[in-house]
Amino acid sequence: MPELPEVETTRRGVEPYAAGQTVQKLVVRNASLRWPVPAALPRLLRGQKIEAVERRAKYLLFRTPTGTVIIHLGMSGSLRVLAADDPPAKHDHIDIVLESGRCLRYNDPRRFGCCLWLPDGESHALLEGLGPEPLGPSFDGALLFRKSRRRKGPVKQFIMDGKIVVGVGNIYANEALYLAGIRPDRAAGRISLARYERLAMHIKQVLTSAIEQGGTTLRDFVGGDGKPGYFAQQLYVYGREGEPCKQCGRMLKKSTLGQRTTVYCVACQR
DNA sequence: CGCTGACCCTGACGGC
DNA sequence: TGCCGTCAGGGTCAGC
Repeated sequence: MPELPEVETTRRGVEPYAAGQTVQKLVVRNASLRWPVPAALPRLLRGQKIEAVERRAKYLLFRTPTGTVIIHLGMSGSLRVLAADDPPAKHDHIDIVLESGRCLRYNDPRRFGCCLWLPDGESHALLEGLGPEPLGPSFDGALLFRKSRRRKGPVKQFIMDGKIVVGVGNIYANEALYLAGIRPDRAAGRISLARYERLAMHIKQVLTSAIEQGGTTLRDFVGGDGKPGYFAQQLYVYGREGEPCKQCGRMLKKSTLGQRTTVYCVACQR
């Protein structure tokens, strides 16, 4: 489920229950995620106080005095707050059990996610070289324009490249390009500054509104079925191939770019 | 450096 | 009902 809005919604849902809590223990039922959960993690984490729950790109960061737990939800992961004695279900791979008697439970059917340890003061390859946050002040059209010069690849793959800007997943890349009126397969290096300013604005807008809508279903992260308000978002193109464009009525086209489904309107996007 | 495609894994869904 | 192919919101990595 996780695009950036879902990860941020998860962070906000989990933070009140985790921040300030001491970790009683870590239960690892299945360590084989994208990378193995470090065997030493339970020992390293026990007794540590979670000082803050942060997010960088789509990584959730649990800060403790001696290091940081890095969690990525991959394609199918979720993190929920449950009673520690709640019986685990299928694909419930990890529990971070807290002093409060609750736990943060990581579930991930496809196991594309990860749970890693970053010792205090060290850096991690996964977090190095990442582009700016899309909702931060340093992300704008000028940055996209500057970084795209000489690039021949499609603009959709360009804005989904975490070295350029983080957190723009397939759904919102499709949506932002539609709203900006830009064809997804246009060469990144052949788009004007003015159009990139429009695109950056729509990226910020679509992510912001998705996060706001996620906020309305925050309670789902606590004890519920863990399904955030994903499709509460009004989608213009994603998942609508073959249906009429909401602006001009033409049938939306589907193609594949970088092995990801791409949907667009041939009339409204140029 | 930029770009492409393979790959990691399970589950849902449609066609037959 | 079952089997099979296809597809899925993530990202890394090797190779050219």
